[in-house]
Amino acid sequence: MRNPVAARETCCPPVLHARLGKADAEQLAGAFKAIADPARLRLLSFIAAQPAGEACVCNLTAPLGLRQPTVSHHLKVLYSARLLERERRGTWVYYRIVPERLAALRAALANPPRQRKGRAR
Amino acid sequence: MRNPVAARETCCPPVLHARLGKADAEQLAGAFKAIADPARLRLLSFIAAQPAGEACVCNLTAPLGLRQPTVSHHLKVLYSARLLERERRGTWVYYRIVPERLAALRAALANPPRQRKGRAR
DNA sequence: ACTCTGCATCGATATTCATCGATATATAGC
DNA sequence: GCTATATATCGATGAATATCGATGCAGAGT
Repeated sequence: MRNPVAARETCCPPVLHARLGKADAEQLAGAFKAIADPARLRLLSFIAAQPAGEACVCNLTAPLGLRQPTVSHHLKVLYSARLLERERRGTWVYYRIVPERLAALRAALANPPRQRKGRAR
Repeated sequence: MRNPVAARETCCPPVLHARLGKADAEQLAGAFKAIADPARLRLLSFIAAQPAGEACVCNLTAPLGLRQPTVSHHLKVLYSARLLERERRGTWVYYRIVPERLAALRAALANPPRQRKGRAR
């Protein structure tokens, strides 16, 4: 993960390390948009709280207090942002968190490499 | 920062540690909404790239390619989310990043405390 | 007081998006 | 094939938001 190219492939350049280009900024913003919603944050939280670390849609509508199409929509957003992976088993579709992806978003918010104090001017 | 109460005061409960309540989710989502925009990510990036770690509005409009009211609007959003602090010096207003706040958002995306493997059922 | 300059606010507009009911699709069982 | 259930998609609607021009406000200098 300290290989910058690998970091790029996982997600996106860090915000505070260098001036962000327009394209990079849009891609990163898209990733953060995916988690910048209370319903989707709760979805991530509820899935992570499952004993098996996964949940089907039917397990998520009631605790969220949202209708099934709405939950499916949010899951799709998270899935499209690669924050969730899905697996169909029978009639059900199970969603799991992709921890590496969350780690990548975390890394994008890392502090600048050299703290600008003293001679760093 | 390992004091949970202090963590709450800084920002918000971690997403993957326990089921997120509605109010907590909305607050966290609000914080992420602030950085879920390409213009605002670039603002953070550009301010961090300044030698002194601060920038006035006039230094930011040209590189962003946005008009001054738009830049002021985005800065206000970041300031309201406590990601930036401002200081007036003469006619200019300088914005600086609040690193603790970014750290708090990073912490909110931390991995679950105990990995759910084996007996954790 | 007047002017100039930097920044904030206002009002308008176009776009995005969250939510839902209705409907389509897919799988399982008969 | 038919039926039932779980999920996805569609279409509509109302709310949020990004952007801008016009304008207001504050500080500096004359």
